[in-house]
Amino acid sequence: MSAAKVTSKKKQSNRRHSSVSIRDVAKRAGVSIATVSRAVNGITTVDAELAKRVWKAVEEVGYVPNPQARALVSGRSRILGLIVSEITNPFFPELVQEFENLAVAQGYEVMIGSTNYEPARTESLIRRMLQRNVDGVAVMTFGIEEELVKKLVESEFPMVFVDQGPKLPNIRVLKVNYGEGIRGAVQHLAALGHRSIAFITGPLRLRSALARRDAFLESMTELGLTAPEGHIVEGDHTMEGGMAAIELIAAHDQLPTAVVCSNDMTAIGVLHGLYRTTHKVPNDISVVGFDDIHLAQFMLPPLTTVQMSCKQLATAAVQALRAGIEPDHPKAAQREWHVPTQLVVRQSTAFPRGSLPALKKKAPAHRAEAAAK
Amino acid sequence: MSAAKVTSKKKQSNRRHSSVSIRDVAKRAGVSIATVSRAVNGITTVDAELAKRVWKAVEEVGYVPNPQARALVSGRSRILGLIVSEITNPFFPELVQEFENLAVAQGYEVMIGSTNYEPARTESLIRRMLQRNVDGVAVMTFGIEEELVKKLVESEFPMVFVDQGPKLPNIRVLKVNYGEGIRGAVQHLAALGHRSIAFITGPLRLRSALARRDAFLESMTELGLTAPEGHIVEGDHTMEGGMAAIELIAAHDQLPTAVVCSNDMTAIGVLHGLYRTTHKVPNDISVVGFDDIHLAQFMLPPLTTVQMSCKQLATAAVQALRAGIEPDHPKAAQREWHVPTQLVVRQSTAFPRGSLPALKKKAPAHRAEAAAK
DNA sequence: CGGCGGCGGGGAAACGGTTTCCAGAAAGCC
DNA sequence: GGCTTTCTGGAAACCGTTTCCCCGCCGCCG
Repeated sequence: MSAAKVTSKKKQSNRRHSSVSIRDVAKRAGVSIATVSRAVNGITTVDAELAKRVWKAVEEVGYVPNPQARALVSGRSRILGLIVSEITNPFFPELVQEFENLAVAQGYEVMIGSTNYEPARTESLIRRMLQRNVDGVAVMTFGIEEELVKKLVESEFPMVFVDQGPKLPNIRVLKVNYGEGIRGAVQHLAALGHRSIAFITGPLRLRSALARRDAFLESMTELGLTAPEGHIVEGDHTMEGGMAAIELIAAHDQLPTAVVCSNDMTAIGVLHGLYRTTHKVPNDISVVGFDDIHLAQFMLPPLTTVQMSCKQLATAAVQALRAGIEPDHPKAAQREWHVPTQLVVRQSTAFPRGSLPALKKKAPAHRAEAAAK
Repeated sequence: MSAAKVTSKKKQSNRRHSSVSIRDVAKRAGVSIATVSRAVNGITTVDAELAKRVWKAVEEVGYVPNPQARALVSGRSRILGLIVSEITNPFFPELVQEFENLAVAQGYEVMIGSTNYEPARTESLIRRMLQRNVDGVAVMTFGIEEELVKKLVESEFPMVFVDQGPKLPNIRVLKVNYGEGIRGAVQHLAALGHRSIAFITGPLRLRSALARRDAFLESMTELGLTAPEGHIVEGDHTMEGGMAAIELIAAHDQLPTAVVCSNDMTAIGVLHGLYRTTHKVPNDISVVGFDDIHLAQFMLPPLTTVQMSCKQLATAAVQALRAGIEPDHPKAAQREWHVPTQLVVRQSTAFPRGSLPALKKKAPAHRAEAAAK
């Protein structure tokens, strides 16, 4: 205990924190480092007795393999890149969280970056990720930057895109089934009696925004409904955009009885815009969002929205990435990964104003039912 | 062009993407790799002429130093750990963004983790960060986990905490001046004529929540005001908590004319709670938040709040971390780093209901007795 | 009984791009 | 001319792991 400082001849290490290495385990277990490595990696040729001794020693000295050293020889860093478009949009932290949980559970680390829609940022992000030697990158920006990214990356590099991506051998695409959920939303509104339904898009340079709009239009057509010119308005997936868009729609000669939004932030903006102009939701006008962020259920009223499950999205992303990274992954050849969407009915949708007078007393029956639950 | 596949004797590299190395630069510039290294690192002993040639070659071949190789010899990874308590709380993505921008600008990478208030998660997070050899960690959870973290980390390891941290040589603490901003809020309300001001705290196991509450009580005392028992209610820094808390306060026999909240999410919950019970903000009751998250200015009405600047917080954190990491940092000895707070007045605060009848045109002075002291 | 094959374990190289030590050359100064 | 100073280049060191290759042992077969 009282051992004085030993003036060791060994060169002073510049490592910050002492880590126990495979050598310590080997010494403890009385075997070679090669055997420890084999035992730890589950190579079956190692004698069961020895393996047990190794594992015991691992426990005792608290050994954890050093990822960088492993990366050095394997050429794989076990780091996944995750690029989102805007970390301050509440949808993305939820996605990041799920992605990270899954990645960590599967032995990967995550390097996160937010493009903020700036090409320069995107570029530096990709560069940093390649420099840090990530094994693959998931580009969850929902629809832009493909070409930019393609230029920066060697063609064999494993990547995952959403909706659409460059046709390259090691690129996988998460196909989100927007139609499913959006059709559900439109049919839900139609079933309530709505005929005049508006749609607020996302920024139209985003592929996913186009896809959502098209899914809406298609669903309307299926039901024999049409949306007049002024009822399809471009937003930008922010609250401000939603507020501005609903003002634009309200300026149109005929106020729709329902509005479907390209994401929840837009819908929140719409809610606030309507509150401002003293329109009541859902009595005067119904509102539907998209994404189902956590915030949605705490809006007033709780937001009916199309759920695009972060968990499923993240699961697909991580799986697809691993399929591209690990040489003998069972789904290595699968290019497209499908992600469903699904309507979640809450209280921002109801019968259109002035309809079904027989059922109306003060509150629509629909609402009473929901409240009773 | 038509060169057939050459069966090279060179061993197949298992690296994923080819990177240009210092050797390529050396070849191009016609110098040794040692000279390139010196030139790139700005060692002044290298001849100006040679240095110019090296930089030219660097440009031409697109050389970027490999961080892992640098880490190998320097023992520093140039990765900073950032631990937050809840990435899905909008305050934290903003902080993360600022932190990351600063870190990247200063040549560091960031490894992010969210504890979700779970000790097990925190533990695994710290472990992963140490395993990946981060140079330092900023623990921005605002007040818990110090002891847990202390156990996991060697005592010389550079860390930054908020408000309070273990008294260890290489630990720095960001002292947030809650008093400043909260006093501003209370004085602002008092100046408007408020005498009955409630406070909704954060979870009281958080040090920062206690500090904010105490700052409130102190500011009240300074002005000769007191808050009755039922006007100090514990929240949990979520919207749900805020909603519940305002209901509790409303159940008290005397509704305050103003509420100050421990963070903005709580205030948003309060806003919605009051909306639900048809109280108007700010006419019936004033609301003040804390943090000044981006969302705050888009609330209805825009939220008066105490700004704790993410930028300043992040700047201090990165600086303090670097002070602990870099051997000859000018502020290496500074243990405490101060972060100011400041009131931002928007539209969720106004004169108390029923006051100043001379200035009001049509308002009938209902419940005017509340302000009488 | 001896040789050979198979199997398991240990020594040591390889992994990889950088920094840095050290030696040597050139040049300048006394 | 010799000594010192200055700058460059070759090569080692950095790190902990994986893996190659060889050796020894055991068992089986001839």
